[in-house]
Amino acid sequence: MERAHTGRRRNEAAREAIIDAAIALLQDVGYEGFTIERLAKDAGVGKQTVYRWWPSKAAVIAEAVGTRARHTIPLPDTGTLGSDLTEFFVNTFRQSEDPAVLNQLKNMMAASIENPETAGSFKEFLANRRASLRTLLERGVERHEVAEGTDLDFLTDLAYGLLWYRGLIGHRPLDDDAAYKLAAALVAAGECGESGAVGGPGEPGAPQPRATSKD
Amino acid sequence: MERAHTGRRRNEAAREAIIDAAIALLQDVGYEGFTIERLAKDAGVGKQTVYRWWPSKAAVIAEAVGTRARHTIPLPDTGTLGSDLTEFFVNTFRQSEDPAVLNQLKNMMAASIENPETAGSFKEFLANRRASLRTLLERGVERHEVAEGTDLDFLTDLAYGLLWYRGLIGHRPLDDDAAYKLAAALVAAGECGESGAVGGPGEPGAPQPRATSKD
Amino acid sequence: MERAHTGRRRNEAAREAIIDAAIALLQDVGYEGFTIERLAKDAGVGKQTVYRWWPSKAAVIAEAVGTRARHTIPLPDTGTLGSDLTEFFVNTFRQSEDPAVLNQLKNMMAASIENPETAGSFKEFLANRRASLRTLLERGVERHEVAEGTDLDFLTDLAYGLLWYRGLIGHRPLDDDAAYKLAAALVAAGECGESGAVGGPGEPGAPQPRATSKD
Amino acid sequence: MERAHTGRRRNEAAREAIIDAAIALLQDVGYEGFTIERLAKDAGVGKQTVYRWWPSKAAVIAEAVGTRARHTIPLPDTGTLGSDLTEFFVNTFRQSEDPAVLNQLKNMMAASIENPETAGSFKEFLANRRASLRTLLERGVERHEVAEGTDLDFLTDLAYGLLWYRGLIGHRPLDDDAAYKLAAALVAAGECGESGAVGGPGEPGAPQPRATSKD
DNA sequence: ACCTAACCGAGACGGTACGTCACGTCTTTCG
DNA sequence: CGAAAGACGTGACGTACCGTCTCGGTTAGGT
Repeated sequence: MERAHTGRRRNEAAREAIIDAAIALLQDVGYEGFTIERLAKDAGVGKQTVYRWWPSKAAVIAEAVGTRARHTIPLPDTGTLGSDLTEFFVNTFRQSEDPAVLNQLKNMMAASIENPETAGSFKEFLANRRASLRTLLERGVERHEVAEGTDLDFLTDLAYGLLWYRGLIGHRPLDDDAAYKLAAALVAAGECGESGAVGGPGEPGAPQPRATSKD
Repeated sequence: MERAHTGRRRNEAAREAIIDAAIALLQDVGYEGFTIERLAKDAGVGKQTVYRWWPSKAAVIAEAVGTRARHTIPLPDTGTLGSDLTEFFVNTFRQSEDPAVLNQLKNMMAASIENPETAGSFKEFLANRRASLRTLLERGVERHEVAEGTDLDFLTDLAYGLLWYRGLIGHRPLDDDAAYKLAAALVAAGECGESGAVGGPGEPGAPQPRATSKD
Repeated sequence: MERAHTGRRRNEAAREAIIDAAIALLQDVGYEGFTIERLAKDAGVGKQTVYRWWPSKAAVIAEAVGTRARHTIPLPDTGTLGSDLTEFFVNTFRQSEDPAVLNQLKNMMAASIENPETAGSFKEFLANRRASLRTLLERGVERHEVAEGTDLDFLTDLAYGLLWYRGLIGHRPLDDDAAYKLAAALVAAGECGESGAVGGPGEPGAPQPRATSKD
Repeated sequence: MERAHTGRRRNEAAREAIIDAAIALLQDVGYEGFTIERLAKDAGVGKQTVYRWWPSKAAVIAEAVGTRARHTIPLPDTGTLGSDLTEFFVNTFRQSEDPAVLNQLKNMMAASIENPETAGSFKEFLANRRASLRTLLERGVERHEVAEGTDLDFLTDLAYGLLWYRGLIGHRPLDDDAAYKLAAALVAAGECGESGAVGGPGEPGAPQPRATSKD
């Protein structure tokens, strides 16, 4: 029979120091500059202690990202969809304009692209965010501010798509004006309910099976 | 007068071989696995020849990405905004579903995040894409299908936001249905013209200056 | 109190493998062809392990040469200076005629010229050799075969000078005949004791302070 | 003034500039630090111009060394061997104590060891020197100051051996005292004529065919 | 109150890729 | 058409991290 356990237990303080250092390091130097050696030094920890608990730098980052993901945002509840969305987007956008936060988000995205292992936690994190927004929209459906059968996932992706697209590229700001417009666009789309309609035009131009120019 | 130039001229064949190899390599192994040594070997070129002309791997990738950016897409012209957008998005989405293309786009994005040097070319490339879509919307304005004063840039970002958000995360497909819905949403948003309205609701919930929970 | 030492201890086997490989490599390819990369591969060691302990290729060679220097030669003791010297030189010359040994010695000399770091060990090695010969001569002084006050260092340099001059240039062999003559010359010089005399001829030709033609 | 350019004919000025630069460079940085690129820049010449006329760096150095070799030294002629030798050695030693000259000689030796191509010119140069000394000794034979049948080559090597041994190692100076002693030793060896005697002792200790300790 | 096994920090190990330098070859333009 | 300038493919340089492997020291069970 196996012995239950002997010897020293895992040092929780070390684990936390590593995760904290990982979060800070990812924010500072990005995924590329992130090295285990630097991480260990920053955390005041032996390199082996990192490798004892995580198989790769991607795994540490994944857990670090996952830790951030557990934070939740309080949802606004003003009574109308428009106000709820406006408040939600204004808050979200304002946070995303903080360079530290934005950097962190971008680096998490880069990590997720570079390494599928990391991607898991990141997708969870993102799903979390989407669920928050979806809750607001579902409330709108209940209040009949949004047409029954509207594709809420589509609207959610539309909203977070704008956030990420502007955040990643930085060609235009995520200011309050953008938040207002986004809220308005979602409300309009929900009212018309057009995003529940399956078909576009009867004749969508018979899109060719494949085009040569890539994008 | 100064002597114009002496010595052997830059070998254009080598330049092209490097750029071609860079495009292929970025697609294959991503930004992280991209090594100059491998690039040089693939291009059949000395490592020094790469370093002679580009200061870093980011710079090569930037030029490679920029080369891709010069490709243009033929714009649909069916007579109505709805059909134009539908055809445009269906084509675009179908291309983006090709794993090779998608991989390339994701890796370009990762490169752009990791290294600001790369970002320049990539942003140009993206601006190019946005300009195409904007052309369609401007035609809509001319035909009075879109309300005067509508923020076309916002609509463009909304559309490409959806594309990139789904492409990067992969949680939901970029299928024809999504294209139809996106086209419909843009048409609706343009008709109502709500995205031209500066102010949001009269009561935007008085968004707090700053919240503690991040994003 | 300070912690004495942490971390893995230096691998003595690696150290020896490197020194052995260095000796062999210096003999094979000379100082110029000696590369750290080749040394590491020959020793079955990472390049960094070489650089961790030695700052330069000269330093490794210096230690390798120094290792060789610790070998000692058994001195003959036949009872008379003439026989002692003869045996000593015959043995020494025969060894020096072995191409491998000669090559090693020449390359050590080249290394010592190229790099002062290397020179230290090499000079120790040579001093070692000279001390052996000096012992024989000192015995001769005790036996009154060599005049009191004779400059033994001068005689030693004369002997090793011949060895190295012929060895380095190779224009004439270091054969037994040369050994006999060298022994005889030293004995003669010792008997006459002329090398103890401080002054040269009364009229040393009034050597000019400096001549223009070099050497 | 600018170097003239002659068109199709080999530009002798370039050749000289290269050789001059090579001599200076060898003296400055030694054989190891000697690079063709640096040589070309110092000589104000294209790299190809070096390679057009010399196949390797060794060959340039060889020719540079050979150029130095053509210089001849005026031989003393005082009437007696002792004075001749004393003057010769005092002059020679004084020149060799000049650090620039010594450096040059040492680097030439290193070059000769590293590269057989270089060795040829260097040996010629050395043979030249030996011939000078031999002339003095031959005069001694004519004057019956040196025993008939003495091995003059042996004496020559003895003398230059001392010079090079001390010069290369630097453990003891090449001062006037050394010159006096060397002259005296040669005179003594010549008088006794022992270096013409073939045999050493009848029982040279029966030197073993091979000993284990190297050198 | 020991044992003793697992954890800890430190850091050496065999490797891979980095970005630089010089090699010897080649091509281009000027005089 | 020779010589300068300089780009080319190649390969060693010395450095930074990789992920693995000892080290001596520490600490929390089980006996």
